[in-house]
Amino acid sequence: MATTAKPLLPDAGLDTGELAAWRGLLRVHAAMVHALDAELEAAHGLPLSHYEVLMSLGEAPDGRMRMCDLAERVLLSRSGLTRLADRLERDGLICRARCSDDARGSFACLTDAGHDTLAQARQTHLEGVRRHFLEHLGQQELACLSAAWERVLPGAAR
Amino acid sequence: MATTAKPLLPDAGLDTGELAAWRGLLRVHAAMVHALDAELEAAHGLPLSHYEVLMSLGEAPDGRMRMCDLAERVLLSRSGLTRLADRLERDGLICRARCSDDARGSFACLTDAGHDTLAQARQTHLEGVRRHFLEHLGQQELACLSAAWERVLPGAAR
DNA sequence: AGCACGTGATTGCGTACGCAACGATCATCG
DNA sequence: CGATGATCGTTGCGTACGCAATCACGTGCT
Repeated sequence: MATTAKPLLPDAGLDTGELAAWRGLLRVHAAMVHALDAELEAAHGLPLSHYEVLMSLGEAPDGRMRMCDLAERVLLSRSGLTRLADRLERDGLICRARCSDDARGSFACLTDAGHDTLAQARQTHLEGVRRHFLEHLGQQELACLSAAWERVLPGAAR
Repeated sequence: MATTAKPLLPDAGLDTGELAAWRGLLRVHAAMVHALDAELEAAHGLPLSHYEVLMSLGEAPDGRMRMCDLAERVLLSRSGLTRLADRLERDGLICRARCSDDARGSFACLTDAGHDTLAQARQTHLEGVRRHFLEHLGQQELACLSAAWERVLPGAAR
């Protein structure tokens, strides 16, 4: 392995701008998730993870998704989603349905109560995302972020 | 701009650009943490959370920090850091030291083994951050991200 | 000095998560 | 067809984390 062939620091440390961009991502993520979760919990007794499932189902056709796809959508492992779905089902917010064209699979479906809860929590959540995040960014920064994610994700998500 | 000139939806839903910026943050964070953790674990048997503690101590004067400050630095609750420090101490990577000017507090200090492990893992980690993240961003995007974090954090972090 | 109050670190407890293993079901190919 | 390998959802198990309570200690006020 070629040692530092560049006039970089001996250990290729990050410069100030790189550090700010990288650590900022971690801090902003942590702050956002913490704030949004606390607000949802306070207003509706609904953890952010629960909300994200309801939200995903609400955007899906017929308010239902395969467990597999749902897990990927909410950034959880399949086992993690199984347990999360158990809790949501116990709370009456979703129900499971067998999949007709693939007997292995099952759907998670929004119940009426799930729809109602989602409709209420949605306001709180969107307002929080605006107030904590979008509010502080201009059109240009928004576009810049989207572009950055699009460049980073294909390489990182693999 | 290219955004829909439509007035806000009745529920103030996010437009495409806002959605991309916000959800991208979640996805990129998840992908980065997962990738960096897996690489560190594979190369050095060191979880990312452990590394972040060693890294923070390595950057601190005398390789030591108050538990309180360290917790904030690595984005953990105080109890979470207590347990994490327990594991690192068991592994011989850090040690605790009493604080002379405040008998309540204690320091976490890098041991020699901790220094060595940090020196090795640092290469893997920095290389990962570059390859998965910084590599894909230009000077302008880097600056844009830093600026965005600076605007978001003061409002969101509290 | 003495007492109330705030802060640093730890601990008990409950919860959420990932990995690996499993059974059930598809899909492919001889 | 029947065997082999992949995929879907679930479960056992271990681990990591946060909250609240606790103890030890500092800080400020009278």
